Amino acid sequence: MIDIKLLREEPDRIKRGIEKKGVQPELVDEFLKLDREWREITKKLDDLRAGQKKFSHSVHSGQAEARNIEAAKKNKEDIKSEEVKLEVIEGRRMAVWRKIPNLPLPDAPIGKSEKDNKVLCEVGEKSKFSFPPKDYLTLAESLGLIDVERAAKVAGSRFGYLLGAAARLEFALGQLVLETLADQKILTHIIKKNGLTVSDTPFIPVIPPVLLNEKSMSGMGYLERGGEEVYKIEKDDLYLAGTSEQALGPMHQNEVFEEKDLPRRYVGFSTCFRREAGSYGKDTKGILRVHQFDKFEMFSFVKPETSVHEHRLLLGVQEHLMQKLELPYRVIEMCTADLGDPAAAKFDIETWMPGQRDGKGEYRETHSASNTTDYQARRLSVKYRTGKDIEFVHMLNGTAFAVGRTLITIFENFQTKEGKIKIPKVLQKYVGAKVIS
RNA sequence: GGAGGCGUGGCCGAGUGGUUUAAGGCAACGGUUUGCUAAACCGUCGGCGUCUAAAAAACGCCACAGAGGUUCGAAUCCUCUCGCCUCCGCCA
Repeated sequence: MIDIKLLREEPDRIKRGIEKKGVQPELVDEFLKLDREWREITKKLDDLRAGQKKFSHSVHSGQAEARNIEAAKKNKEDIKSEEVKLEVIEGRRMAVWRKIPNLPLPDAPIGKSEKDNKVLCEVGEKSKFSFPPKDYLTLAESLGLIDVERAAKVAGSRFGYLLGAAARLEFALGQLVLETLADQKILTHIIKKNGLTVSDTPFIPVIPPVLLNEKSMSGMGYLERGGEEVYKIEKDDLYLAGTSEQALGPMHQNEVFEEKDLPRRYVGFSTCFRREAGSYGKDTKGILRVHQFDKFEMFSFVKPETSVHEHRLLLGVQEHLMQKLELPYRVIEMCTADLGDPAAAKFDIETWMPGQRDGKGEYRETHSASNTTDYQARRLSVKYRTGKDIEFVHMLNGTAFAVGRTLITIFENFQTKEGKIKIPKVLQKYVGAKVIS
């Protein structure tokens, strides 16, 4: 949610902001109208209640007369009818309020579609091969690493089995992430390298629930738009997590951090479930786009003034991990149109997949990092004590590894002429092998 | 799944229909005092509205897990829901 003070005092600024995201600015006027009505009724109701209270005190002190009780009863009915009115307006006001997306940060490139996203840098040489590189699925199937056909038999399309070294690699990636994010030396290095001024507080590993209630899901802003993407278990009124972010954010809902406890950083591991409702024709083969995959996800609760640097830290960690794996990638800064409701700024990492497009290769998204500023925090009421005051924290999230897609990039970039796959150096000790053959 | 118990502010904790208008304590923050620290003392310390250019102050309303209900008046009584704890059953 957007700060109501800003909405009331600087509606034009909000309008300009949400317009950049491609959202109708009239939403703000609609809200302000409802807000005025809401305030009017609130005032009326407060006055009625004050009268009732005063009267009941006079009963207690013995000053009331019998006939006045009748008047009080009447007053009570007035209160009730105002309460009903208020409830209606409040519901509408809240619904509109929640629909207003977060404002983009001033630095976010303005754009109309994903075409306007900005490539910030390309890192690492695109892999060169003396032979036509295969796509990951061909490689993986011939090596017995991925089985989508049997998965289709068991669960349907867009599922897969990870087998043998592929399964081992998943745990290897996990080890790499956990060791990296627990290591203050590495964090300090990343902070220095990127010229940041955030603390080197390690990330706390966490395995969150993957079934979430409605409050958590909507608090993170995943139901207003894009609700189609989410699996729901009707019988128990629970949702399947699409990313551990959805479980990590609400973890601290209705809580107040002490200032000294910030930043609070987590690295979550969870299975992610997505309906892929709108993507019928897209990426139908293999495991690039599936209903279920595992992901390591960074999540930070920080003081507002540090969130821009925290965002850079998350990106820095992502780049560090990719460089450790020696994978070629590029960093994209998302333009305003491509931010989504909760994000004020967002970076994606796209990794080079040389086997795609019949061996011509292409960059595909493997990571994403968003700064949602106080938008989710306000919805979930996650605050911190500044000393004198209580303020909303800023919340950020970023992929450490989406396992399936990372495996794809490893398979394609590290393939050999013989159709084997070399294991990235940093992972060899965890897998206990240098090559998959 | 069955039986019972519990749910009060950042935390602890009092309160079983009307000076509770949520006591008291801890933590935090500001100040006074002070070689420094500590202690002591004073103040601040949930949300919203009215007023205001804005803030402060003042005033009012709301908030005792949530939603309803009874009453002139509810943290307190009633109903339902949720969560947690204990015991039994089942179970990786």
